[in-house]
Amino acid sequence: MSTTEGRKVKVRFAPSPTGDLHVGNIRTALFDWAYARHTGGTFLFRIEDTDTTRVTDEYINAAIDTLKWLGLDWDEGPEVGGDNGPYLQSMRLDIYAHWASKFIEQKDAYYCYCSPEELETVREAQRAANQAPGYNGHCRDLTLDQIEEYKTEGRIPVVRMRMPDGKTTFNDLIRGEMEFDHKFVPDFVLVRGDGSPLYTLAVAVDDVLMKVTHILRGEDLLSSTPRQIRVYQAMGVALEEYPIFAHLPFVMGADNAKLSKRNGEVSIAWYRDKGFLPEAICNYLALLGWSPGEDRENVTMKELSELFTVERVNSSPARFDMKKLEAINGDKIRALTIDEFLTWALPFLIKSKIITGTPEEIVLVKRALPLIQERIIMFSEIPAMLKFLFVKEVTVEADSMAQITDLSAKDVLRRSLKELELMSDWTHANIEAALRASLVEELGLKPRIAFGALRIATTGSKISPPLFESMELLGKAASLARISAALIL
RNA sequence: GGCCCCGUCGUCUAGCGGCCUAGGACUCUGGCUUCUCAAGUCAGCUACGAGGGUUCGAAUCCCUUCGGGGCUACCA
Repeated sequence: MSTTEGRKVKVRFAPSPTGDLHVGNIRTALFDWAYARHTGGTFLFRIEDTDTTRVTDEYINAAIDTLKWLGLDWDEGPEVGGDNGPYLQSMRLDIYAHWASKFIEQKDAYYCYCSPEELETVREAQRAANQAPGYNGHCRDLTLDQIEEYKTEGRIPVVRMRMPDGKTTFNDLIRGEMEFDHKFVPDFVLVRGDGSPLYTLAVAVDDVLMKVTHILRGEDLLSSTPRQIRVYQAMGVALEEYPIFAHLPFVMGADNAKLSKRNGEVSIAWYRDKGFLPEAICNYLALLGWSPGEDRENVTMKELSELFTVERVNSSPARFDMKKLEAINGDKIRALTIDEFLTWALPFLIKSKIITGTPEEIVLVKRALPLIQERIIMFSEIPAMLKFLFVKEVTVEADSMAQITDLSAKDVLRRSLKELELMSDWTHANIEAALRASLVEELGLKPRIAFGALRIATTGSKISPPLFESMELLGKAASLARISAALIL
């Protein structure tokens, strides 16, 4: 059918921000972006806000912000502009009105005076009769008299597209040759009673006017494709100019239900707060329905744009797996340089009020970061892990108390204190050597027992970054003070 | 109900007629390493939804069936 030859690729991401962008939206955006970048084409970003009751400015701004944060840069759209704007559908209402009236003139569309109640009655009857519910064509060919009558009754019409008999076929890049019989595609509404356009009208008009060549979107829109194609026809678009469709498989929740915005963890904002890297999110999402092959999984954004092809996109739905995302995030964090890690870590420490951000604090954080880099899977874990370095004194966790108050622990602490007080060169190597000699060799204690007590005394927890390095960072005075304090617990 | 899409380990996937007694990753289990927790490393568990064909040969092609999902709005 239609081809891309000779056409420069233009892909669009056109969400309807009725809430925070969720992982399903972003997976679509990511594939759109990757396809545009891979082909050297244009990535267009458009906001579909025709449903004014559900879309808010706040959500629109959040969507823009999320895309930017993820590194999905667009060539045309909000903030960057372009030759085919505006890119907010609410600013293009006159365009849709123009086309709607043109369709009426051409008899491709007609005014429908049926009330919602009447339509519902028809549908119920159809369902009862085991037929496909849908518009019955009541107003398709009204006489002038009938129209006058409806008008005097005060009825407000909608604009409805006339679906001719026949079939719509198109080649979906992911699903192959598709065919829809119009028997199952009833005449659909283009313009509401209040004059505002519906998705079906706006999306098709914009894709044509904005010269979109490829539409990669969720498979929930698959069955609405014939309606869009019908609008292309009415607009007089040549067959070879039709956008090419590719319907992406769903991203499902773990419970096998479709991911919804109601669950907190589907919102990208949530992942951002938790401390996931944008690149980890994109890498993981890329693997949902696509794979680079050759047993490869770890890809950067650049590699994704180089490797991505629609041919390698699956047609079957994928379940979202948090564990896998976490594993990838952990890998990406471990691959960070210390300076990069520091840049990401600082806001989390400041936000949780562990530090205020003084130069001294930052120096200490930077020294501590290598100790925890391989111990976290997300940045939000950092404050709890480094807190002991920035507090005056530690509070021993309840479940660790028993281990530090028993007699052998006291003995360990006393000996350690004595040993460490003499130390002049406070390095982790010296600390370790001295304590091993005294506690492990002389006392014959198992290392995990001996160092366990010290760990609790100095960090307040059974679990901490490596002990001797931690003590070095804490400093001699503070370390000794904490051990002394633990002695009198 | 009607129309449509989908079906390989628990999960994401590789596979596109012989390379498959099905490979990788995550998870899980066990070992090693080890000052805790991690990380690292080694090993293990576990899959072609089912039934018919086609073929010398099928996870790969065809049919049926079962299962999951979407659409069926003056939502997108």
